[in-house]
Amino acid sequence: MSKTKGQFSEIYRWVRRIPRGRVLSYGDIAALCRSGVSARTVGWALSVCPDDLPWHRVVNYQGRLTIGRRSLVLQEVQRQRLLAEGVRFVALDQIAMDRHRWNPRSRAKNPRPTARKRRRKASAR
DNA sequence: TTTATGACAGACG
DNA sequence: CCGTCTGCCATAA
Repeated sequence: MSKTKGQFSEIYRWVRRIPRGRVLSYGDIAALCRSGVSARTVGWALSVCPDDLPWHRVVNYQGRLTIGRRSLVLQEVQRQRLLAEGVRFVALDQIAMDRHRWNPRSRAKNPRPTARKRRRKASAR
């Protein structure tokens, strides 16, 4: 096993913690890790991640499925998995980030339906 | 060893 | 508001 795997393990750990129906951005995960990794590194880690990892719960900070840049087929897989978890889309390749972004510090494990949604200028594309 | 390339994010004009 | 550029850092060639 290489040493880099060890660095990725912290990234994987956070990804595994993301509750169903919620997401984190690459930058969020990078900020959570003590290793001082960058958002790009998180992307790299996910590109070689184990299959059992819920990688589909990681999107970019705008909520876009930027994996499409790499493979539109994988992007479709991600979309279907998110839809299956009840994630709401605002565009074909973009979810409602304000609604589904997970706050690890919050004790709540599930999204609260009653939560007031923040008014945000989500510029679609 | 050097160069190029991203599943990103933030700054700039 | 929007397209570009730049910093970031692990891999591949």
